[in-house]
Amino acid sequence: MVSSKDVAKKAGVSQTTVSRVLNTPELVKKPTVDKVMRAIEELNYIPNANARSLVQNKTKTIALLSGPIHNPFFVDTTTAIINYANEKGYRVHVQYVDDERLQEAYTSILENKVDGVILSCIFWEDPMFFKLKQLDIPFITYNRKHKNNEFFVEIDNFYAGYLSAQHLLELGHTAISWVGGPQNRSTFKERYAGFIKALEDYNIAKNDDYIFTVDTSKQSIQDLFQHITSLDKQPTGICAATDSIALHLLDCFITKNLKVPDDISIIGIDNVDLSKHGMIQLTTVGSILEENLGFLAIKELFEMIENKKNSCVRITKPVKVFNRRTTSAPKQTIK
Amino acid sequence: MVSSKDVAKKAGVSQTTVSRVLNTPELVKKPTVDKVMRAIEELNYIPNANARSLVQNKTKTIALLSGPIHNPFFVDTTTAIINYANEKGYRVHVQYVDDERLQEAYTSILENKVDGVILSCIFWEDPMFFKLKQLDIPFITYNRKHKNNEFFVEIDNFYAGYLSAQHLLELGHTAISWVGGPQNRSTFKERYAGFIKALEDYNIAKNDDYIFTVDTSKQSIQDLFQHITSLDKQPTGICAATDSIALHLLDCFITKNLKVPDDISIIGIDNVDLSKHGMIQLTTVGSILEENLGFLAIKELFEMIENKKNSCVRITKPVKVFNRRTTSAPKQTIK
DNA sequence: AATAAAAATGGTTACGTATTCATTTTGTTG
DNA sequence: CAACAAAATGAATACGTAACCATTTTTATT
Repeated sequence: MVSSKDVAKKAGVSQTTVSRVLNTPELVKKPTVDKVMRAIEELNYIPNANARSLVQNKTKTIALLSGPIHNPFFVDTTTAIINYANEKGYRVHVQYVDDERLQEAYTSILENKVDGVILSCIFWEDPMFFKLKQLDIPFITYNRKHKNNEFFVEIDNFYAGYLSAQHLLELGHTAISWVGGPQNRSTFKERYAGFIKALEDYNIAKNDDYIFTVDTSKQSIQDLFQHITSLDKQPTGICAATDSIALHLLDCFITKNLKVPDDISIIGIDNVDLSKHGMIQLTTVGSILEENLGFLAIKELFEMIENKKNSCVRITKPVKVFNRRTTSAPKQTIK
Repeated sequence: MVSSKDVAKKAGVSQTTVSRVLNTPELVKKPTVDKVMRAIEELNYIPNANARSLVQNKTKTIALLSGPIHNPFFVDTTTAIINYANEKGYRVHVQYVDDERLQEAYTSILENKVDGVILSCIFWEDPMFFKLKQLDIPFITYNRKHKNNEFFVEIDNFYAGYLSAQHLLELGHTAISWVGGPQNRSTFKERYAGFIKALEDYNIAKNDDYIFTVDTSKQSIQDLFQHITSLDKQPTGICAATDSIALHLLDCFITKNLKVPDDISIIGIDNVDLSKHGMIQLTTVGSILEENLGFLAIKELFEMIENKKNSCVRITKPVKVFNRRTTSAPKQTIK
């Protein structure tokens, strides 16, 4: 590998000067710059970012631990995050984490000495939260948050769950199902709590036969679909904890020639881009503002990285219902 | 920052021994291992991957330069690629490249001394191809290929374009539009050529008023939609060069209350996962096999990285039509 | 022309690790 | 218990860069 020393020798200058030509050329005389640049060209020299990181103790890299992009929410956020970071001249280590490989992902970001971490995969109780804090690594969570209630950007999950249920309740549904995910994630936990609160406010008894938990995989949602359609008394409406779940369910119902919303109403949460598609038109709950959570989060992260801002970030965005075409009043005749 | 030297001091051993405990513990006596591990715990020591990379001259990192994931094709491939690499113990630098930032992305991967590169963003004539070859960095392109016809995994783009046109021709369409992208990408170039060949074979005169090029952005597709619907004599069918384009067009038509396929037929190419969704059911052309291109490519890349395989990879997958619900015979009465 | 100030360049070192080679310790065998 | 092999450990070095401090060269000022 050709190093800056090789360039120095070729150009007849010191390695220090080569370094200066690349980093602070204004401190080097024009002819010297030219000489060095010529040597760089001839030798096809490429600086080694690892070596630079070692001495500078910064990597110009951030780590993104995202949920899987078969969930369109993470498609929207990933794009926003990477583009913003790249504009700032940073590279992004992306990992789409599932639960099994979470620990490896955590280890990897610690060993690679990234300048900042942005993650959506944090659990309600997650030791990594304290690790990052202790090591003084700038970080922020988006979508989910840690129970410590610090360094996060989220939507108002409780109210989103509430609005989701309320929407169906106001349409006249009483047999309403909840399809959520594991409660060790703040999103599922709080959205569910909001859903339950709405039922209470409307004096609808909570029916445990209608409360479901999936692991958010396509398979588990298909299994659930089988179960729901085999029930004696089926729900007339489904509150899905995420658009991703809602979209999968939608696919199941439609594929089995059931009509949405005629046979069943479905409402999601997140208002992902895909839900707006003319062929989909998913009714959902999402942030009032256009900017997605990933974008808000990465901006905050860079505040912390570049401006050493350390006032704690706690952002919760208000939400509203986006009324589209997958919900309606229930059929009069309930089987 | 706490280093292995600090651990060594604390444990009362040499730095060499600390290194051995972490990398080849079988060469170290049990009590020594324990001593060192205890020191590591107490000091919260985390190895520095950059320093390791520097001395070992490998980074356990690959770079993925992907097309943007607002194109669902790259959602499917990105997931496959990252998961496979992570399983192999590699990290992935992901960049979703647009044309402006391509050069920065290239620079970044060269300076960071990644162990391999997988990219979909290469141009038909792209100097980076030779740069990577010259530097002896293992690399592979998927989706697109370079004109040198080496190190790629693709679908049979020419035949895909051909089948796409043939599908509409066989349905009886004669006023068929092509919506493609810039010709400096092998995919657009060859799919278009196939499309043209089909027209010839069916003795349909090529009509330049029906041949369109977009930059694949949502905006440019909306603009094109405006143009198409304002034509005196509108096409009855559209061959979109990618599913991504097809899906955007679909959105435009549906949103304006036009019926697909009753008012217009649309066929894509790529057979992305989303096209199978019950609410979408996009007719498209895609690989006969289930495995996506990203997965095939990353497997090949690891062959090159780990087994020093250097026989040149040239993979072209056969394609077929996936006949779904966005195409039909044209209406009898053509405006 | 003398002097001071500023600009340009170079020598040396540190970053944190793995590796190479040398040395010490332990274990084995007769 | 000697002799030797094997196992365990350590000292020194290299990786490629930026930064610090020292030195030389140039420019400006009188």
